Amino acid sequence: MKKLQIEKLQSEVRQEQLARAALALIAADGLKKLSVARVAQRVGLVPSAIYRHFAGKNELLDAVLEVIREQLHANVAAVSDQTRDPMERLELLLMAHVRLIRENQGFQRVIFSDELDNGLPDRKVRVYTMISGYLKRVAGIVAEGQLSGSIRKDIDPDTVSVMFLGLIQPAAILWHMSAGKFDITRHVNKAWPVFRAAITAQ
Amino acid sequence: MKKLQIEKLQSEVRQEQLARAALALIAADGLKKLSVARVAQRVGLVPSAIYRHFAGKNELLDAVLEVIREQLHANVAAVSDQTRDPMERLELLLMAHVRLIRENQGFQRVIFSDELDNGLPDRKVRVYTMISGYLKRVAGIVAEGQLSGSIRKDIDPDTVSVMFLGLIQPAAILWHMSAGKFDITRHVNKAWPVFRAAITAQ
DNA sequence: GTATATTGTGAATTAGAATTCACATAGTCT
DNA sequence: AGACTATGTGAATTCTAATTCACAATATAC
Repeated sequence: MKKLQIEKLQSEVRQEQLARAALALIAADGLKKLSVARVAQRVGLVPSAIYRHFAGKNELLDAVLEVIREQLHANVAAVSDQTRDPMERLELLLMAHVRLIRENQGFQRVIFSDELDNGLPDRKVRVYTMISGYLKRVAGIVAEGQLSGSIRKDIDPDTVSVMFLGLIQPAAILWHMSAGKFDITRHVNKAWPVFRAAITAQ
Repeated sequence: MKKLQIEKLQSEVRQEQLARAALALIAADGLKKLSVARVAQRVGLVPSAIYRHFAGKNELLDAVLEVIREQLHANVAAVSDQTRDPMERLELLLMAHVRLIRENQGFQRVIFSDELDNGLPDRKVRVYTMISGYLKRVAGIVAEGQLSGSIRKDIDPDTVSVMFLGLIQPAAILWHMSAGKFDITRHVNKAWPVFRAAITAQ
């Protein structure tokens, strides 16, 4: 008898598809409730099929991280295309970051969850590397601003980059915890001018 | 035959003891790996004994949250005892917060974990309320500073309080992820002067 | 078109962990 | 001391979820 089977896809395509499905599920219900079975179901596969494309749940999560990394990277690139002015780049990046978070709670949930912690230090290190990479780009923008004279030269760009993250991060968490009640956009709009003034060269 | 049994303790004492044991385990290995069995073992009890003191794991986690809330509360109170100057209070609180985090990674791990998420919105709301309460106290200090003229009056105290949290929060996460490699104290020491200048009335 | 490799299926296995329960022991009250 | 209640024990139960495996269907290479 001929069994009806879902279309076969090449592993690379499936991997991407599965990673995005996983991220969507995480956004909706959190990492804790993410099961291999649910990811499979979401793309119309049977649980065991996952193992044709990933060695296990860990590798699937690695792929999810990769998706996030790419997205952050793309944000920086897009912003750099829009303007050459460092301060404007920071502002645009901030807004882009907020948008990213609002559109995809999954990011926060993935990055700050212990669920990722395997026991192996690998995973945590990977996330750290990913965030560090993002911060390094931000620090790069800051350094440009210092060179061009628009940003105070007496502050460490790395410090500024972490503070920059601090404009969004706690707000994102409050937003998430309050189920949308805390207005993250409003906060960022009010906090940015204060931050900008603090780093602007006089 | 007479079985050797651990000393019996009143439920209230045990509850506190168990909550602290749980927090210690979370700090060490993360919320994901926290099992009722391990908590019991840590205080020399058998797993099922937990249920004499808590209705279930959820209630145990509630008790852990309570411990954290009390600690944050105590921090604000201690700082307010040390000085009456608002700006000094903020600085002391910042340092106290850093110390708290350094001494107890568990705090971060508990608060930002999806593990807490039951499905019931209860838990998330509770954590949100807890953090909001902390932020309200910070905002209160800021408002005092505005009254006494040391802090700019054109910034919303609530915004400042979230930014204040932003001085520590991302740093704490980086510190945690980097297994101590990222120097949170150094960051805060460099970021604080920038932040202080940003909110100081001129 | 046929052989071969790749991808999908369904059932079974395994493991970890929460929870329950009948029984045992220790405090406490009189 | 006797009785009652609170706390601790150990075994059994149940559930969830990851993972494995033999087999089936599909795609790809020749």
